[in-house]
Amino acid sequence: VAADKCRYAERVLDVVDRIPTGRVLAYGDIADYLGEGSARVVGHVMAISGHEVAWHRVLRTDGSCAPRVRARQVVLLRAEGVPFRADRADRVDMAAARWDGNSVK
DNA sequence: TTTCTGACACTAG
DNA sequence: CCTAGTGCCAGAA
Repeated sequence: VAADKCRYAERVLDVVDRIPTGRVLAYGDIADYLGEGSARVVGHVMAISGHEVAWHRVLRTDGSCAPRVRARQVVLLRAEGVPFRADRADRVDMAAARWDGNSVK
């Protein structure tokens, strides 16, 4: 059972690691992509083991970042070349930045 | 075991 | 655009 959790976390990290530069994914997207767990679990995985992956490429479905790390998130994303919305500089243009890994597979 | 809290999401006002 | 309430899974007190 513990192995399952470990595997799940590893899978999440793997997906995040596969996100190409300049591209992003949502917590819910990852959960849906894996077909297991929920957005909250994904967020927890990032919190505990996301320090080794491009956690800054993961954000909320609406393109906003978590208040806890918003500052770093914005900076890193801009550094990666992620398209931000003209309206709100604190949000990412999900329509263009969302990784197609879900569709391409 | 119960209760709270959290890098979330969705619906309603 | 914003806040409030509810559901979700998991970990800590």
